[in-house]
Order: sequence, then C-alpha cells, then structure tokens
Amino acid sequence: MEESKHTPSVDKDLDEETLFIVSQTFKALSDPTRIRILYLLSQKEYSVNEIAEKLSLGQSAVSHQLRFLKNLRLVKYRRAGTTLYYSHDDKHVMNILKQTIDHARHH
Amino acid sequence: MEESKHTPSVDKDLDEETLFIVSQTFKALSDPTRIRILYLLSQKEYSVNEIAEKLSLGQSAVSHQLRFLKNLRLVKYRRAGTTLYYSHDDKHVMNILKQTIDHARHH
DNA sequence: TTAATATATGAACATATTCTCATATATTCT
DNA sequence: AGAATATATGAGAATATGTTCATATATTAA
Repeated sequence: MEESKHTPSVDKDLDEETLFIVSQTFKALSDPTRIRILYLLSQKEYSVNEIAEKLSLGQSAVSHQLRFLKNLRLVKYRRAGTTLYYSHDDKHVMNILKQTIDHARHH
Repeated sequence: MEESKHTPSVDKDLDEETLFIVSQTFKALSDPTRIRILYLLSQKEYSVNEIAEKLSLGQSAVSHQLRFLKNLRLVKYRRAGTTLYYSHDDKHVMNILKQTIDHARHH
C-alpha cells in the first residue's frame, strides 16, 4: 500500500513529542472556562477585566487561564497603557474549536 | 450584519449544554493514553488485550479508558466469544484528532 | 514620588483524574 | 457444573487541575 502525498497521520507512529503537543492542545480546550475565554476572543480582542466581567469570573482566575493559553501560544496580547488586550493566536486551534462547537450544537 | 446560511458558531452564545459537550469531547482527547488508544483504533478494531499489549498498558487501565470513551460514544465494540473488539464510533472526533496530530507534526 | 488602576503571581485548598490491585462478571469449553 | 480466558469494576493512592485570597509588579497620572 502506498502513502498519499498528504502522508495521513494513520500511517505513522505517534512519537512522544507529537503526543505531548496534541494532548496539551486538547487539554487547553477541555476546560469550560478556557473554552468560554477562547470563544469570546474568537470575536475580538478583550482586556483581562473585560473577560472577567463578560464571563462573571474573578480577575485572578482569568489571568491564570490566560497564562496557560499564552504558554501554549493560543493567545497573544498587546499593551495599551496598563491594560492588556488579549486576542487569539492560533487559527488552527480556533478552527478546531468552532468545528466542535458546531458539531455539539447539532445534537 | 446578516448571518450566513451556516450560522457560524461565533454569532451565537455558548449555552451550558453545548459547553459541556465540547469540554467533555476535548477532555477525551486530552489524555495521552486515550489519544494512543484512539489513534490505534483509527487503523482497525482491536481487543482490549491487544490494545494493552500494543501500548504496554495494564488491562485494567485500558478497560477504564475504554469505558470513558464508550460513555462519550467515541468507541463501540462487538463481541466475539469472550473477546470484545473495540473500534472508533465518531468520525468527527477522529477527524479532529487527525487534523491536530498532523498540525502538531508540522512543528 | 505617591496614588490609582490593571494585571500577574504564589500559596493553599478542594476537586478531579488516572493508575494499580484485587476481585467480580461473562463467555466458552470440557 | 467447573475451569479457563477476557473484560469490567470498585477502592485507594498519587498526582494534576482550577479557583480564591493575598500580595506583588507595572504603567500612568497628579
């Protein structure tokens, strides 16, 4: 059997590094708070306090989760004075999230 | 602004039920053991013991994880005597997994 | 420099997760 | 029915996770 030009994932072994990246990526998307934050950021950028207010969360909780998402490079921020505006930074992951939200809604 | 015929997820609020389904789906994909099991099952069906051997895991651990995946209807099984052959049961989720594995490999 | 505002960080706590071990259940064969 | 095999299950332990609280840091304005 010949491999396609796209080298389907099914034809290769899962190396440790890939496994780690994949699990971390999905872990980011497995928590309701982080999902809500990313969903909010799919619309436009928001400051930390705006996110906390919009989602009725504590400032600290939001900050902790943003650090988590930032470490995985799923979000980025720009500074404006003392305010940090966060936005999403991984189109692939945002696409995966949207796909899965749409899929979940059709049930 | 008018909504498209596909009603993009970004235009709606995230209701509790959708949020729960989405987070559970990603939680299933967030553990290395479950990823390896699903990846194995993306190729063909395997019995519990075959999975345990292939992945060097305990029979009990595999059984526990398969129950988890079964509860989310991500896998199904057929019985052949005392042996249960498990296979994947959610094409959307398997597709998401493949996409993310491919994405992770390109880094 | 001091005050005010926005965000980040560390510790502690409660809960969740995943594995192992022992044992239970289910099926088949004799 | 009893033995053998495959899988499931429950309890317990170790670790991970997510939140809150208190406090630290950074920027701006007076």
